[in-house]
Amino acid sequence: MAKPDLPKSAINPRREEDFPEWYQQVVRAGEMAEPSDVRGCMVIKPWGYGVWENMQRALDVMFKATGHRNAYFPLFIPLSYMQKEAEHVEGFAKECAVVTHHRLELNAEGKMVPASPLSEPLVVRPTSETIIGASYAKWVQSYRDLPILINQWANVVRWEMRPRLFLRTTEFLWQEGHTVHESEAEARAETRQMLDVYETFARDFLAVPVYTGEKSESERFPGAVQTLCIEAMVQDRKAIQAGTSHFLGQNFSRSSGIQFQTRDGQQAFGWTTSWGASTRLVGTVIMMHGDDDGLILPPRIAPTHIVIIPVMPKPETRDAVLTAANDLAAKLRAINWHGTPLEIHVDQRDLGGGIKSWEWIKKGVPLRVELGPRDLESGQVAVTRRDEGQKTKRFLPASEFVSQVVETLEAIQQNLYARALTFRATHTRRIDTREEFYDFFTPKNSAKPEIHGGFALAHWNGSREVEEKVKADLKVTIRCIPFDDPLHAPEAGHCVITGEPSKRRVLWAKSY
RNA sequence: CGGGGUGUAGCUUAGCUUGGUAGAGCGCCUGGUUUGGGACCAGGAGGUCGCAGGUUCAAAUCCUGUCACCCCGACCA
Repeated sequence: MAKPDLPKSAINPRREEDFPEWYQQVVRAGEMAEPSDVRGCMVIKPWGYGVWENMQRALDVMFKATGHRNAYFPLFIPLSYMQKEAEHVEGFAKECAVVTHHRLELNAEGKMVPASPLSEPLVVRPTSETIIGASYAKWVQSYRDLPILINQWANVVRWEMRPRLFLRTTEFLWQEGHTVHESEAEARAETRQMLDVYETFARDFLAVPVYTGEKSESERFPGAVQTLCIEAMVQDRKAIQAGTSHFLGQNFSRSSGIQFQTRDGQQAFGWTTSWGASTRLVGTVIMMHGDDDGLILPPRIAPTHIVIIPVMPKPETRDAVLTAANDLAAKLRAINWHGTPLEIHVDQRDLGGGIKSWEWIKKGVPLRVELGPRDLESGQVAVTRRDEGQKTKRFLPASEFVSQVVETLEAIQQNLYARALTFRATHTRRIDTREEFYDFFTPKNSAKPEIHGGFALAHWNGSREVEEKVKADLKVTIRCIPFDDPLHAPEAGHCVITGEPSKRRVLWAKSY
């Protein structure tokens, strides 16, 4: 671009200017996904799907390591199954897609119309507790059949009003674990264990620090006894739920008839759990780490770790540069990182170096390496880290780069996590007065709200009324009641809204 | 589903008030010069102006209806 007013950042608008628009532009510029012709549904493009695949792989390993196996259950759920659990069906009724016919026929006007009504409508699964419960009821006879520890990778449909790429789409991809246990304690332990898996995954792979805790009753999964969650703060300081784990008690086993004979010969209902994480994680990563030049992918989930850009200014050096680039790629691919070979891409396209660089910047590739004729002579490469500023190119000997590349990737991963943790700490506040609470969550410019607020740790009297009032006034909700840990130990105080006694602080925020 | 807004090329849009052959930038294609952080020159392709109807000699422009999308509310991983 020859314009004198050339933007300094690759993404317009910048985050501070208009965060939602920035997000959409990043998704697009990074070729992660695009809206489809089907309202509310998205096309996940190869780069975005590659990120999801890496998330899947990592989570799958963790699920297997905790004794789970994968299976697959039907997309369609008979309406009568959904109705078995009263709270459950009530919670999901408004967002169910319903299949009522099974055949198309030409009508008199030559248009295809649904022809054969189903005897019983089928609901496209918004989640699978009921259909999986029906199978489990058949599989479980004795305590010897327990526990059942199964996960499925699937798509689900929730007919949402407001779609946002990756964050809230009508159809989305996820995994849902469904387990049955002999005892309440075992099921509760499972619920907590899987939440810990999500927390570890978020930290180690996504470089996302999360709050862990329990949902208040009003935010609980429909039909659950207890819902645990991980909540992250993204760069507009809103909270995003990145994973949930539910203790379902015996609610679903009663409604599905999951019964077994106990060790002492009694009939008992199983104790079930379910837990899930979705493609929303992709959106979380984008909003967590991206900057005004686009995506920044944590190395551990980046589809490509390193892109090598051969610089070929002259035809006579072209072959030598290409050969050197591919040799370097081969050396790097021979390196294993966390059990798999490094993913290296040599961008040989006949395009200007700047164009190529910017493309990979916007896609968030952790490391870019430029290799040109001058480097061949000096044995150097030019390396740029995506998590550092625009112009932080370093020249270093190729052999040194190769020998240190693993450390460098680890450093990027750590840096992203540390940065996110600092950001969250900066915008998390313990608040003890109603005035400060309202001030914290009220933008200065109500016409075009600036990025404001964050996480508030404040006391709560435990009532649903207070939650509803705060939500009505400020659009702020309790994201979680943090677990007991050294940082968030129970602490007596007074409800920030009513002044009534409170045993602990809870986490408040605006949320996605 | 309520309230507001917008539909013109792949994207961003001008033109609409005052009807008269649909323009630009970016992107794309071809050739050449280029290539170490968003290059340049020349040529080229691409638009039923969301859709349907109406008014008119004539509609992107005026009228009616309709659909889609966006923003705000109620719901959500």
